[in-house]
Amino acid sequence: MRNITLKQMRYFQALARHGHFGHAASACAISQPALSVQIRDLEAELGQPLVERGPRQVRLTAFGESFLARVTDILKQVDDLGDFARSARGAMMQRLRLGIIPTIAPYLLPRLIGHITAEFPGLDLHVRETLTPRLITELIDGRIDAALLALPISEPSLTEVPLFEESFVLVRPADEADRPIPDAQALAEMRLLLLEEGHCFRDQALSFCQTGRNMPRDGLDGSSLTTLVQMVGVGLGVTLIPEMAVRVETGSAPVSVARFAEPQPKRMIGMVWRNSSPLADQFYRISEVAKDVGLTA
Amino acid sequence: MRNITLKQMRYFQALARHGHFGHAASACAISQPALSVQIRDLEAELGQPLVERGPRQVRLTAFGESFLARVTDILKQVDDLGDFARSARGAMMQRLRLGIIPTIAPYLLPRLIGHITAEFPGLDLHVRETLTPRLITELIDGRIDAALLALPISEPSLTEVPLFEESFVLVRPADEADRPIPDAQALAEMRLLLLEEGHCFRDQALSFCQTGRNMPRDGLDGSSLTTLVQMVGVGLGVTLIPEMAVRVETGSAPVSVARFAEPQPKRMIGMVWRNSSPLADQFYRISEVAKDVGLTA
DNA sequence: GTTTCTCATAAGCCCTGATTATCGGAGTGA
DNA sequence: TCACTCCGATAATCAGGGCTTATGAGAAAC
Repeated sequence: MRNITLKQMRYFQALARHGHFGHAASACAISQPALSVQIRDLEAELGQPLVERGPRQVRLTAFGESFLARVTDILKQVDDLGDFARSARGAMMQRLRLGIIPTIAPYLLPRLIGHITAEFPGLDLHVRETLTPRLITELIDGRIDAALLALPISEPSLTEVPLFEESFVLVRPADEADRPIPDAQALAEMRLLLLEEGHCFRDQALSFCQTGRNMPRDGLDGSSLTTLVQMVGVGLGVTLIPEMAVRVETGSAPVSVARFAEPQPKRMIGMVWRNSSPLADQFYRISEVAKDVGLTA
Repeated sequence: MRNITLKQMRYFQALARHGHFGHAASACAISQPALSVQIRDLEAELGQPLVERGPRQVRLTAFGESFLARVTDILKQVDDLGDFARSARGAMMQRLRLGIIPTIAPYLLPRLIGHITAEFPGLDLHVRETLTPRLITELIDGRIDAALLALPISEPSLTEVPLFEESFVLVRPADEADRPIPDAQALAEMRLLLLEEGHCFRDQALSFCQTGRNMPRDGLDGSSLTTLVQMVGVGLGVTLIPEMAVRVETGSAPVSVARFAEPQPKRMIGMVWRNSSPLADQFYRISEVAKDVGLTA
């Protein structure tokens, strides 16, 4: 008692259409006995005849009629699978769940979205903005497909592609614009406002100041670069922000921007995804798009 | 490039459910390589990966997700086919297209319908009332499934089952009730009203009178037994009607009924169907029902 | 009676799809 | 760093399902 097969359904459909075993068989490009046997087996499986074998013609039984209706429906859906796969292959990536860290998202995303959807029309794009550790976890767990963040990640199961380097700039109160640009040493002694724990950008800024990550600091922590810049604007201290944030963040507060001398503090922006992701090719295309957007900022 | 098989769909469904090749394989009661190969072939057929093979778990791709939805739907319908066949097997006959000649239909059908639907609950019963030759044609063409008519038919492709014999009775004007009952010879010389050409009952009546079928007659032809009886009632002649029609037809006209001496004119009522009909068993049951109804008339 | 048409059956062959065995790669723990 | 483990892929092999051709059987047609 084996299961009904698609082959049997197709043969039966042909038989119903032609009303003749021989014709149906040649329509299926098989011999007549092959079709006869399959129909017989199908009827045995169903426990009742599908066709009435008359001497002059083959006619469907009432059961055969209703069975045919169902079979036709099923076969149509099965054939649709092929078309479905074919169309999906064209678009390939249907859904992209992209993670981005908060110190990139507001500055890169607005333009990036336009370019990505131009490159992948019809793409269902989901953006997840959170801190690097969580992005990594979600990436590994398969809850997101790729992420834009600061390299390196050094996670062996993830592929990382560097996109572009980005300098950090010093943000000071506007009335300090004339002062000389501090070096790392001098910066360490200033009142440096930083993002709260967890942001990779905080660590990167701290490492520039050659200050241990866990050293006690008397600075204030902000939850976003916007907050930090506004705090600078009211004279609470100075801060560092990435180059790409300058245009957005420094227009609405009395602050001045100063670039460091070499060696500048910087970070490498990159894209990561699972090594095992079958969408790697598409991710490379997206990384190119993101690189262009980042470089023309 | 062979077609997608149900087997592949089932394996894929199991793989999606378990997220693990080995577990899915044992759930399908096959070995892991067998499942791996089928999934690989399926992906090749579709032109894109269905699952992302990670080191720690197997995850569906976005395409795999939507493919799974379709596959699940199809498999459900396929499995329903089995249930469908099983339930259909219980009822067996779902539709009965029954042909009946006009000289039987009005007298047998009213009670017969009740008995048949009692025997086959839920049966979709269609009745076709027309002359024997057309019934035979429609039967052979498969437009009806069985017929109740007067035997013999002598059509080799049809199975005929005799149900019961039925005598013909003489219908005379009521004021002739006292006259002696004519024999066949005397009847031939009376003004005999008959059904129009094509009714087998006409031929049977004529053969009783030992009159050639094509012999010119000066009698009148009616299109139904009712018409004939009414014509007798107004003195236009005499007629023959089958026993089963007496109760229905003779109440509304001033006529008398007389039974012939042996050998009585009679006809054999029977049921016929195609030799090749798979419903033969059911037809035998129906013929028993019809016989009971006819005999208890 | 003979021929023809059509579906069922039989015998044989091939290929699909199964099996077991093994490999390779990645994570894991001493 | 080096076994050790887990998991999926691959290879070699085997069995059975499904195809083929050949033939049979029954009914219709001439």
